[in-house]
Amino acid sequence: MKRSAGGEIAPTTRHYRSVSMDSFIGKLNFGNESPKLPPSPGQRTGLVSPGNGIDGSSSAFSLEFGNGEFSGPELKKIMANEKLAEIALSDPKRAKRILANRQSAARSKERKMRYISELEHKVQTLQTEATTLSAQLTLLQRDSAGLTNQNSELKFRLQSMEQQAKLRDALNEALTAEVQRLKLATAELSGDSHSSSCLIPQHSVNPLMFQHQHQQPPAASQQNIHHLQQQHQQQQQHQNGNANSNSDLKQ
DNA sequence: GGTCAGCCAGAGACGGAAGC
DNA sequence: GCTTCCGTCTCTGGCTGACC
Repeated sequence: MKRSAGGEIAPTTRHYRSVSMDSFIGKLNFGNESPKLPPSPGQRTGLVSPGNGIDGSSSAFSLEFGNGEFSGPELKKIMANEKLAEIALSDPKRAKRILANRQSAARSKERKMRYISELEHKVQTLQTEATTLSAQLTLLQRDSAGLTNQNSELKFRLQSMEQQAKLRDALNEALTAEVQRLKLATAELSGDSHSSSCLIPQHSVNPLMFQHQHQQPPAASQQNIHHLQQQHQQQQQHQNGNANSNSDLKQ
């Protein structure tokens, strides 16, 4: 134990509840230079030295009680408690320490209460903030879901348009090839037999084969073109349908 | 049973005295 | 000047009796 020098003696009985100060010392006149001490079995002398209060809160005088010196407020407290008065007479230093400790305990407890109240206030603030943030999160999540839907729809439309463009290119290519072929055929029909036989010698060798070669591919290419045109129309119709449904959705 | 007030013990901070 | 020792003060947790 660190405070062995203090030499505190544990009291035989503890926890004396304070008597009402007003009822006990209310009749005492502290302006009087010779205040009367409370009736106590071990009471000895009380020496007053005015104008020497330590905290000087309520009265500006001090009193030598046994070996120690007490301020007015301290004296009030001592006189309010018979046991403390006894201690003050027998061991003034201990009485002084008890009083100081009592005050310190009160301060400590007050600080603790303030701290607790501060924490409670913080909890309330944080709870309010959490509620606000939760509401914001809900709104943002809703916005995010809407944008995701919109994004996938746009991607789908882009894909469809790309496919349509490919079909258009293929159709274009096929039509160009067909035009070319028709031009050649027209030239053959309107031109002289020499030039045509010279242009396509293998055809004259085998007319059946020629016929077969020149009639089958045009039919196939026309079918192909027809097919491409149908696909293209279907795509367009499909896209128009989507666009309409989108505009319907937006409306 | 909960709250309040008081006491005690332990720990840390601080200042003064003594020794080097 | 620095270190160590000692006494004092203050804070704080735990405990307890009184009171409502």
